[in-house]
Amino acid sequence: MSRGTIVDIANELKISPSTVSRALRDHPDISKKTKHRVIETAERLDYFPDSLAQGLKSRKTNTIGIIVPEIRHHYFSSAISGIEEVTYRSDFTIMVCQSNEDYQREEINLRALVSNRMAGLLISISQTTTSGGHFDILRRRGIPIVFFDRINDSIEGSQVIVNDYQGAFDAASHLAERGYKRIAHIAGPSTISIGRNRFLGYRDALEQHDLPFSSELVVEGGFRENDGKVGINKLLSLSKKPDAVFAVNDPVAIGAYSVLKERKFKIPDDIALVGFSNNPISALLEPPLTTVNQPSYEIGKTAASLLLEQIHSEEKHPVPVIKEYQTQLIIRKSS
Amino acid sequence: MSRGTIVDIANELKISPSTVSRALRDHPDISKKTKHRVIETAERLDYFPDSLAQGLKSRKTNTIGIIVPEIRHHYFSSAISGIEEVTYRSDFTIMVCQSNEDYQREEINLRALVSNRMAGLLISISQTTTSGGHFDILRRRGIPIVFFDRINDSIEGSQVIVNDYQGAFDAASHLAERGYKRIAHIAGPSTISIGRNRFLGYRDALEQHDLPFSSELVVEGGFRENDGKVGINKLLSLSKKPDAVFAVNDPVAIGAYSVLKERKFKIPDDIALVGFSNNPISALLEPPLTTVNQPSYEIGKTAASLLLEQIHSEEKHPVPVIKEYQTQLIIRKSS
DNA sequence: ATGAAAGCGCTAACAG
DNA sequence: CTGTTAGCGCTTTCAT
Repeated sequence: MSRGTIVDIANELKISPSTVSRALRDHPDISKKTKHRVIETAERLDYFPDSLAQGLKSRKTNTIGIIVPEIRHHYFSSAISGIEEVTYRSDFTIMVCQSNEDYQREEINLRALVSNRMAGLLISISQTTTSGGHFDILRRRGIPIVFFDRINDSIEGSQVIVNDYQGAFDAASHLAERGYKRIAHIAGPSTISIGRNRFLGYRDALEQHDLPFSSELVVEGGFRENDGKVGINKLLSLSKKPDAVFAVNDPVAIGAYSVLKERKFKIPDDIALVGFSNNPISALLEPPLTTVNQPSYEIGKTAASLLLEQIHSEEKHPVPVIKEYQTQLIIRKSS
Repeated sequence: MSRGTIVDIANELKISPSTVSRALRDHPDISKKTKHRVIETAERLDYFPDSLAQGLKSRKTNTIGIIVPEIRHHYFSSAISGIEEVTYRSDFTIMVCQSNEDYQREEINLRALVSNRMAGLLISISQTTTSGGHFDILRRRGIPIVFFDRINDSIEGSQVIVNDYQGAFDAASHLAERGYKRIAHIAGPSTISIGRNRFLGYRDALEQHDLPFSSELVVEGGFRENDGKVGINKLLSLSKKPDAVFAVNDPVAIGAYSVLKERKFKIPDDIALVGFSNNPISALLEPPLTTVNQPSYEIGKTAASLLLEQIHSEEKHPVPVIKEYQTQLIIRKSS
C-alpha cells in the first residue's frame, strides 16, 4: 500500500519539504532543474497531493455542497449535471445529498457538509422546510449559499429561479383562452415559494379571464408523481368535475395523466392537462403534454457559476444576487 | 466569522484538548459532568467537528467517490439516489463526478477523488474506456472499488451487474417468437461489457430461432438518445428494411422511437421496437415500449452496501464479489 | 534558490 | 479520570 508524501520526495532528493512543495506548485523561486527532479520523483513515488492536508492548512476546500430533495427526479439530476459541468472546469468537486423532502434530513446533510468544510452550498429546499434557521451556521461561517428552484426567503442568499408566477399565469391563461371553464389546479405546498407563486399565477389568470375562483378546484399536495394521482382522484370525485387541470409540475402532471388514462378519460377532450417543467418525457406522451419550460441544466450551470463567483469574491458577505430565467409555455396536444 | 475548535472549548473550560476530544466522542473514561460541560460549551461556541482534520489524523475519510458517464441519465441518477440512500445511513457522503463518456475525464475525476482520500469508489465506466490501467492507483492505495452496470474486466474489483446476455436473448427471442424475420440491433460499443453481452444475447437468440444473422442489421453506436437516431436512420436506408429493432438501452430505443414517429412509421406494425432498462418513460409512450427491466435504484443500493462492507473489512485486499441481478422482459405494445 | 520551523484541528499513545 | 506530547501532510513566513 504505497504512500508517497512530500516528505518522502524531499528525503529521496535530500532537499527540504518546502522546496518540494514549491516545486510542485511551480513557484518561480525554484530552479528548473530542481523542479524537474521533483516532478520525476513524485511520479516515481506515486505521489498524490492530499486535499485534506491542503484544506486543513489553507482553511478552505474545493468542495461544493449540493442538497436536493431527490437526486433521481429529472429536474434535479439535470441541474446537478449542469452544476458538475461548471465545477469540474474550476477544479471543484461536488458532494451531493438528498433531503428526501424531509426538513430534518436536510439539516443533517447540512451539518455533514459544514463538517467537510465545503466552500459553498447549492440547495433546493425540501417541501417540509418552512423556516431557514438551520442556514444560520453558514452565515456565521461565511459560507456562501445559492438557492435554486425552491428558495427560502427567511435567509439571505443568492437565488436562481424562474418566473414561476408568470409561467403559471401563462399556463392557466392558455387554458382559459382555449375555452375551458372549470380549470382546476393541483398545487404544491403553499409554504414553498414555487408552490405559492404558481398558485398565485393560476388564481390571477382566472380572475383576468373572468372565471370564478373556486377553492374546491384547488387541491394542495407535494411535488411527486403520487401527489398528482391523489390530486386528480380528488378532483374526479367532485360532483362538478373540472374540464382542465393545471399541475404544479411535470411529475404531478404525469401522475394525473396516468390516472386519467387508466380511468379512460380522453385528454384533452374530457379533461385538458398542463404541466410545468418540460421534462423530456412530456413531449413523448400521447398526447404530448403542454407544459412550461424551465431550463434545469442551464439553471444548474448558472447557480454553480454564481456560487463560484461568491467563493472567489473578496467580500466576506457578498451581496446576494437574484437571477430569474424566463419560462416559456410549450403548447402541445394535451390542452 | 465564528470558528470554535476543540482547543477553544478546552481553553474555555480550563481542561485539555484531549479531554474535550474524548468527551465529544463519548469516551467511557470521561466523567458525566465533564461531558455535559463540554457538550454545553461546544454548542455555545458553535463547534463543528472538522472532517478534514479527522481525516488527516486517522488517514481515512467518510467519503465515497462516484463516477458515472452522465448524471442526468435516468439510469444513473436513479442508481446515485440508491447509493446516497445507503451511504447516508452510514454517515458517509458522496462525491459525484461525471465522465461525459470520456476516458480522459474519467481519469481526471479519479485523481481528484484519490486526492480527496475517498474511502472507496463506485463507478460505471465511460464508453471510451477500454483499458483499466488508471485504476491501478486504487489497488496500490488499497482503495476498494465496485463497478456497476458497465464493468471493466482488466482490473480486479467487485461488480454489480445484470444478466445482460440473458436479457438481450429474451428480448430478441420475444421478437422472433412474435414472427418478426428481419430483426435488427442498434448496439452499444463492443468494447464495453454491456454492449458486447447484449449483442451476443441478440445474436444467439437469432440462431436459436433459425433466423440468419446479417451484419448489415447490426449498427454499432453509443448509449445515448442520439445514437438511436443515427442507428435507426442507417437501418431505414437499407434496401431491405428490418421489421423489428432491438436497442441496446432505452435512451437509444427512444431516439429510434422518435425518428420512427417523425417519419410516420407505425410501431409495431411497420417496425417493432424493444429497449433495455425500463426507464419510467418507456411505459408512458404510445404505444408503450417493450423493454427489459433493470432495477437501477436497487443496483445502486447494493453496490453501495457492497462497497461499505469492503471498506469496513479488515482485509487489505478483499476478495472481489460479483452480484448479478436477473432481468425481466416487460412486454408492452411496441412489439 | 533553498531551508527551518510553526501550525492548521484533531486523536491516541503514554503517563500520571 | 485527565493531561502531555507527538504527528497526520501540507504551506508559509522568515531566515540565509
